[in-house]
Amino acid sequence: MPIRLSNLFLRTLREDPADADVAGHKLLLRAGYIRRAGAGLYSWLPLGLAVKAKIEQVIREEMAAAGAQEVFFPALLPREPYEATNRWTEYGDNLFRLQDRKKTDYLLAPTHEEMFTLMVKDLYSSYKDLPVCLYQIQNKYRDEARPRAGLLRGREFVMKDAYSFDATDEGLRSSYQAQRDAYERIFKRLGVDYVIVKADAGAMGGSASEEFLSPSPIGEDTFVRSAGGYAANVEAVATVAPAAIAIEGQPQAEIVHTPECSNIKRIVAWSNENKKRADGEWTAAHTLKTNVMALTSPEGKRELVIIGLPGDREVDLKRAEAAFSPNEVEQANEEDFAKHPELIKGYLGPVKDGKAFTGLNGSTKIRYLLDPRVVDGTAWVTGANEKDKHVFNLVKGRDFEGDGVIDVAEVREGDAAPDGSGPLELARGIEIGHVFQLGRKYAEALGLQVLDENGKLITVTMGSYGIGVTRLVAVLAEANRDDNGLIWPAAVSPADVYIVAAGKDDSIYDTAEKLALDFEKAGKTVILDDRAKVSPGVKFGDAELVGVPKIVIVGKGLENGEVDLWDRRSGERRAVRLESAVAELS
RNA sequence: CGGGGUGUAGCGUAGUGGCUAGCGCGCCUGCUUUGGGAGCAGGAUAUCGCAGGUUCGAGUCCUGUCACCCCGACCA
Repeated sequence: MPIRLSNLFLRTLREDPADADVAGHKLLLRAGYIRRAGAGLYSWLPLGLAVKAKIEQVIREEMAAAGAQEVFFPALLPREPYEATNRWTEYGDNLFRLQDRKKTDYLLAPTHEEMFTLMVKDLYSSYKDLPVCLYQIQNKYRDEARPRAGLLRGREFVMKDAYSFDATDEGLRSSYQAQRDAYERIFKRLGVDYVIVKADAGAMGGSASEEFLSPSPIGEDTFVRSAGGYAANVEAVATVAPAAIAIEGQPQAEIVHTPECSNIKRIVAWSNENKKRADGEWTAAHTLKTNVMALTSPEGKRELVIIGLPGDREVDLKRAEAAFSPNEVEQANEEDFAKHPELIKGYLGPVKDGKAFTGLNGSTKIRYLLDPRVVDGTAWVTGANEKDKHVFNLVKGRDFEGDGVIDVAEVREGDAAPDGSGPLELARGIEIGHVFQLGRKYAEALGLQVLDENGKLITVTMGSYGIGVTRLVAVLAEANRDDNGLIWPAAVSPADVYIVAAGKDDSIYDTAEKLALDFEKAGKTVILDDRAKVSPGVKFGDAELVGVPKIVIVGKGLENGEVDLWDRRSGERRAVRLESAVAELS
């Protein structure tokens, strides 16, 4: 049966809702696909549900083709498994927590690694049972501090999450590849533009991880790509370290009186005036910035760490957050400095009076980590840890060392790609999929072991693979629209054909009805605008707003035995014989 | 969590402390109209976010509170 607009639960809006500002989201509201129920919460109307179902269908087909089996877990989960993996704590405020009448703790699942792991542990105990890959399409809950842009970042959202279980590392790599391939097929079928970028594994733990990003100016993720094909999330970009420089023959470090030079800009200006260089101007890149950061562990323990990086770069907090995960990272505040009077703002550096100042072996005992650009033999201008004093020619490997390398400086347009494939450009994207090789973190925490062929217990290795289903609806709406409404790719359109009965005569409605049935006989799904007392202008406007890509107008052409085929995307209209309409659109 | 903003009918909105809270869209009834958001006539729908307070009188002023939107922080 065709979907008839005369009784479809739908009300299109002429004006943009005042609380929406992303174009695709406004259209989803105006065209009657979804309604806002609360911050980051959406109700689904018939048209929206149809699009969501189409996406889910494509995912199910490709999951089956990749050998994954569908299961379904509760969204409401007990606390215990999440305690075992420490995520009850690590997830922090983003977890929806609740209690039952007996005051027992529960959570609304943000993701399901624990439950899948326990399910496999429950049922399987031999290497012969592996590999196995399970998935579900289910509502997830995250108490986002700030839901954004409609379906793009909600507090309740639908995710397809899959988990693979293998006995060997090699098996994991192959399961991972199978899911990755399935993702490529899914996004191609859905007509979504995407790039695959190297990602940071973050709080999920594990090793290899890639994100599928759909390039879009409203995206929340910044990624980089090079002309040569390198692509990575900014959090995961590895800096190319320059070659070490010979230390022999470099001038001795020299402490200099530098009045009123408490920031990089001033010390650079002062140096250009008072310490001429033979090979050009001083720039911020010649200075070594000493950045004091504060880490807060999930248990609430606060620790300072000092990062040394070239003065022309800032610490990128997202990269720092990823590098120090699961700790939270922020700039050290006044209180931190008050507790450490030896840290003189504006004049910090790794060395004081010729002895290590920063670092676990320095007088401060504060961990000191260096940017990869600070290699042996590089000479720097930096603070001397006394007011109005800087030190010049401080050489890494001779005058100071770090406790390790940390790659958290901002990535810039034009930086070199780590694989040598050229300069990087920055772009924004929306994360629509994420594949992880989790490894044994969850299996170990929850005791998922099987017997191998020698009768010995081995720990299973896992992968986790997510697709944001409801987010895809937002991504598709955003990417497929014009000023008049949505324009769905055929694979996700709420119907294959949209028939407008435009006119007054009963014959028009009878013909439109019959045509709809003919389309259905040919295997097409149909939306039929059979509203008798609605003017043609309204019907055409709604047809454009709703966004089915193929529209048939049954109206005045009928006198000559013709109907109009209207391509929503190109706007082209052409008259064809009524009898050939079905064949034309097959 | 910090900054900015907004709450008046389903949607968009107007509303100097003063009469029965106004308009457009949408909705209902009737007649007319039907290839680009129709016309006429009649009608329904608002505890003005909530709670206090000031006042003879509060949508409007004050205090508190809640919700929502935007920017940032945050966000497998």
